[in-house]
Amino acid sequence: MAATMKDLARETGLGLATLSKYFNGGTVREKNRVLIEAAVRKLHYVPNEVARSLKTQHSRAIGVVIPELSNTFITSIISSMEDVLRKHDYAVIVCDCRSDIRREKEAVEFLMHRRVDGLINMATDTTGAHLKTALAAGIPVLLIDRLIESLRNKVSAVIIDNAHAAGQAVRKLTGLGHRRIGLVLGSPGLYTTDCRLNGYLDALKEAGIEPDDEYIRYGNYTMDGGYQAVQDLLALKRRPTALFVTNFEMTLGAMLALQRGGIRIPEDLSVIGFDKLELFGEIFPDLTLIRQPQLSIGREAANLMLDLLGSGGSFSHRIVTLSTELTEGSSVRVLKP
Amino acid sequence: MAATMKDLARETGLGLATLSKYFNGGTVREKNRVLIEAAVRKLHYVPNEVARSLKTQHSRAIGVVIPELSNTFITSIISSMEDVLRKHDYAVIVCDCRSDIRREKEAVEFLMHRRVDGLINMATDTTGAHLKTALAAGIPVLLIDRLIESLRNKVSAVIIDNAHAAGQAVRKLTGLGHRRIGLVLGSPGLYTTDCRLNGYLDALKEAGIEPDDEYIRYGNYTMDGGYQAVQDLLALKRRPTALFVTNFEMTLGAMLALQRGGIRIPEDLSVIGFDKLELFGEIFPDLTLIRQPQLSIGREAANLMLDLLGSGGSFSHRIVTLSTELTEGSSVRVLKP
DNA sequence: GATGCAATACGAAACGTTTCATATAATAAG
DNA sequence: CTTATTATATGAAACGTTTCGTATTGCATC
Repeated sequence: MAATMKDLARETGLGLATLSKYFNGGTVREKNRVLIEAAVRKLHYVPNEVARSLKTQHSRAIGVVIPELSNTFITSIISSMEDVLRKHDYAVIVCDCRSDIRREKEAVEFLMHRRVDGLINMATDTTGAHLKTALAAGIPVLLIDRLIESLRNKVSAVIIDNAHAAGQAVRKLTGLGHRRIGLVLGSPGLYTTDCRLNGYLDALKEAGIEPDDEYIRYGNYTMDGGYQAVQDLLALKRRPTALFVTNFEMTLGAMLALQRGGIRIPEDLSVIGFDKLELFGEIFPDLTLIRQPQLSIGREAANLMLDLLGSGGSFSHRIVTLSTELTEGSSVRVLKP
Repeated sequence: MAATMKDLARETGLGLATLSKYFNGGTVREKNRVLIEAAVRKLHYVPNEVARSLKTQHSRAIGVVIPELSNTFITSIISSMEDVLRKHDYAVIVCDCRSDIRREKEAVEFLMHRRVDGLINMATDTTGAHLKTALAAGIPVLLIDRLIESLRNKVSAVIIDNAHAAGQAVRKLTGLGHRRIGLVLGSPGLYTTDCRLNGYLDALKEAGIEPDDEYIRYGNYTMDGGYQAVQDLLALKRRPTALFVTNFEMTLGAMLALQRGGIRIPEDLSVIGFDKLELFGEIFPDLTLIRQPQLSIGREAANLMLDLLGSGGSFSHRIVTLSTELTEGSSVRVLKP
């Protein structure tokens, strides 16, 4: 059905090699250029990327394995990543493993069969076992958001400085006199959760505050989780005077819980949220936030991957750490003791 | 680097055809089976899907072109779709065109170069012009969520009965005596927006109510948009007594606006929301909802696509209309006149 | 141990490109 | 008008599979 280069050759009387050269940006004689272009139009020729891949041994496809597709942080990363990669003619094959270790491994195998040129992974399996085949095949592997310590010198990564981010927020609060600071984390065991907890603990220690487990809650990075975590915090006999929530969905849930509880911000409770709440200018105009550069994460990851691919297999691994930003709102107040 | 079937042939002393048969589920002599499996393990053989694609003329890849990746309705569809397709060994190549007609067309071209076996599209270009090449190539094209009338007999589709969904909600409200019903729609011109508006208007007419433009607002299917739309509705001199919001993000925004405004539900205002709010059991336990079967949409789309692919090119097009469900909560009350 | 018949194995030719090494055409110089 | 020089064109082989049609094997039967 579809026309091939052979058809073009017959139509134009040119050799296959000439056509190939033309399509790959080489110079051909003017009259041949015209000839080729006419034939392409006439036969509706479309280059066959599959054949090209076989010959060149590059699929121009990148596999992306993520834990969940229904998380705005993840999708905004993927979106900016895909944008950059497709502009460079790379296809993005997305595999959602639903935070399941077995599925994650299957996804990697699947992608290896398809001979992806590179692998980008927001890892579920913290041991990194699922990446073995990809590493053995010698393709670049790039972790995002979550580092796997044991793979430090085998892979590249784009992450944010989680401990510093949490520290920023908590120091802000301690600096204003807060000593009972509620923390809403993701799921225990996740890289980001642990790092952010450490940042929190360090900042408390700096301020000479003894941490209290009661104030540390896990909200599973979901809106519902954040809502419940905050409800629990509000139910404590000694309520926290400030609150730091560590992702977007949970911040939303937290705000709903606070509104429903009739808690005034910052009069009754100081709040620092997380991620692109600032987009909802109308809704939470004055929320103090820690912002991750999600678009940059995606772009950085894509560009780093392109670098690795361009280096002809002789790549050295890099860990890119992006920094977060504290956006001042008016959801935090000085605490008079 | 990577081992090929030729290497296996050398290692085992068998012919290529025998190996191919083995890998495609054919029967081989027991001793050969053992031989092959040993060789596969020894050489770390991984089948090359690219070569297979070239030979079989099937890429086992499906292109998915969507307007936005950062919309929970879309991602939950994609997620369930990808799940089904990957189980059948199809790769999903996702292209986010950011609701841009030009990008959408580029995405389709891109996918055609990669010789995807099928195309799934939540269309931005309402004329369908971007699908021309795909249709010309004779691959199955499947629209989701949004129909393109002019392509009715050229493509398949999985949609919901939008007019009926809106009608369900509005009839519920008129049945209880409401006559001033606020409607929060997506963006004007979108298929779903128009259909839902029609459903609303029809239901009003049935109830003998004259529609009032003041009560019809456009929230762009975003949380912020929903928030603002509701704020506007609340600012009216004659406030609506009931509210119907037509997607998940806007419902969230609406609820925030209502909470902030101190509006009690259903005492001050009856509300019907949209989509999987029921997941947030803790947060909005009693919200009456119109639910789209998003998981089914993804699954149906995937299965329909698999059908079309399996039919060896002789497919007939089908439009699958899934129905929505009204989940009763207690956010709607009888209006005493 | 020959004979026949399944069952299984095989060799070679594709699929649509790219890429050599070589050949030809165009241009410049003598 | 040759010859040297460069620019462009070419044929054939390869990439790693699948798929024919045919060849071989194993086994049961005589």
